[in-house]
Amino acid sequence: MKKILDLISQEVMNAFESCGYDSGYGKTGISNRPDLCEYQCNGAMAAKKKYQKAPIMIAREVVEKLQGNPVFEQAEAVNPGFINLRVSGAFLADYLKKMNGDENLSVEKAAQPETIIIDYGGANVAKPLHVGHLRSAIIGESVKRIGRFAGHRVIGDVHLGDWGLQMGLIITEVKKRHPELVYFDDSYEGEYPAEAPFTISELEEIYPTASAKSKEDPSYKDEALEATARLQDGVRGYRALWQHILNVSIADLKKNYGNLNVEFDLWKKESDAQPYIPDMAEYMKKEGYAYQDQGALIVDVKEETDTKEVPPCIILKSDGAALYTTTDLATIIDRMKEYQPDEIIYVVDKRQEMHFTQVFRCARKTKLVNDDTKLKFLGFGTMNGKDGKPFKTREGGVMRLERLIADINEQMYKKITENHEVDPDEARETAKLVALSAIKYGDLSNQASKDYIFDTDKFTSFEGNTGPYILYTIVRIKSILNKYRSGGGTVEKGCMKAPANDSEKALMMETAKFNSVISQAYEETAPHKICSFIYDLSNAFNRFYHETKILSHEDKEQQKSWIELLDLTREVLETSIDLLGFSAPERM
RNA sequence: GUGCGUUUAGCUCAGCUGGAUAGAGCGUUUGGCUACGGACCAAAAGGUCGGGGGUUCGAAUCCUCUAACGCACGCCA
Repeated sequence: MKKILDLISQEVMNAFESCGYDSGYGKTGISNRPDLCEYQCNGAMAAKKKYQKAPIMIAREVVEKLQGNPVFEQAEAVNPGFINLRVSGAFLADYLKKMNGDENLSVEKAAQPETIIIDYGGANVAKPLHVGHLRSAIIGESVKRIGRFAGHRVIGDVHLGDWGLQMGLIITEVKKRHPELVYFDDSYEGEYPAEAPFTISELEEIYPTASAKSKEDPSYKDEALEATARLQDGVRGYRALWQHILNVSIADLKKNYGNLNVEFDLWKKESDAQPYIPDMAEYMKKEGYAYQDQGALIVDVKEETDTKEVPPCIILKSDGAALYTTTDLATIIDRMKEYQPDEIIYVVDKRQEMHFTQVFRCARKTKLVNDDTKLKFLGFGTMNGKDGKPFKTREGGVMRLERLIADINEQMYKKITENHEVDPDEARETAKLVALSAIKYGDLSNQASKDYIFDTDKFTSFEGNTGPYILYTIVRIKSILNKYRSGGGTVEKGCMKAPANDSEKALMMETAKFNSVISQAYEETAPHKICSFIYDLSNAFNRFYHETKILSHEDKEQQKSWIELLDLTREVLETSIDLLGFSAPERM
């Protein structure tokens, strides 16, 4: 259904038009002076030049036309030419009733659904998830849910990194430790064991050890490079070992992402793009896009309008091996073939912007994508600690995601058990939900592209602009509704009445913003807009709640109306947090 | 060096296509507990929107210069 601002604008536009002015001047927005009015139109001032008339005169004429309009309770012209509006309670109540009856809570599904792939920028196998992976998971998940809610077909791809030097390093280290394993016997022709020769925790120790060794010892690094090449060449034993690494890692990653309430539709890997690489390189050469330069195969992606040098894309290194760029391009080929996406969104660290500029340009130039395929770089900033530097453990090491989540769960559990006498099991479950809201809201309430400070104390607080505060508000509403039901009342739709007081009207106006906020969040891939909306909505509710005794009210019709408003508010809040990727408990 | 980004209250951040007196939270100060859940509500103090110039009836927002900080710049991912 239509946005409430569009409905209001339409009335004002009609008034402009019937006064002989261009209707475009009637565009109306939310007032930035709530003490003076609810909605405002500034078109009269903009129209001044065109009509050579004092804005206040124009505003007065328009306001004259609006008198008696059932949408407005008040319309007035104010110097130098503002048109100040208040909507009628009946109009508002009517809008909310329709919204409550709408299956999608007033949000219109896209008329032409698009296929959108979200690339989460590649956690590496065999390395534990750390805080650096948190943002792409959280932001990507939310963008995915918002896209789906807006009616699109959104496919999330974890896009694991399993094809670089890190695999060679691990294989080399395993070989050093267990040279007797059959994987290293080139003459072996039998089946390889089904059981992996390492556990996830061993694997997580092997990689950093190998990485450190290769930095100190050039011959070790050479071995690792060779192992990488052998793996990519398809040596059986190496492939078998690689498969074990994958299996062990993926099981662990699924568990960790699951704890974050993050799911992927595709578990594709860099190696899945490997089969496309030889043909791609051949194609680029044949079509004249790619040429040899200093031994490497490159494609120029400079453009005349560039204000700075954009280096060429390296398709193949001088030793013939593939790079990050190569697999990203080959992955695009795979995706175009398998899913024909209208858009691919890369949710990755913003420091990779140059890399993606090159990849996007190269993909367009070499026609790997259609002219109208959108390639979007959604770069996010660094998650910093309270000191403003990249987030670390107290000891200064890299913070593992698992530990971060466990710490915050524990903190929440303490808070909950301190405040209430609760069943420990229930408290554990509740703590998980609240902790997740703290982490996700803390991240998403900031603009994705900016660095932000991960302040555990702030995020886990139940006061202020936090996830737990939002959950608390929802739980509070649920509690009232439950009490109403257990007193014999039924929550019904279609009984909403015009607001009885200012705080109720404010709550209604806030609720009515929902569809506009969602479409804006979708268009701008900006989950933080949903955060600020539900924060405002929670505040509006709490104020109303504080001033209005609902369950003890004698007028049952009025009570029904309020209950419906509460239920709608709850519905809007719960739908919104679902789009952010977390949910509310029944009690907390 | 070149390019990109950031700079708004003591701290952490909003600010929609330019609009009236630039908004929140935390912290500070003050008031409200017979609780439909006080994990709340109400109020006060606190800002030359990094600085200069320009466009405009009107600028945190657009243009330009400049400063500080961060980041990225061919065979890592």
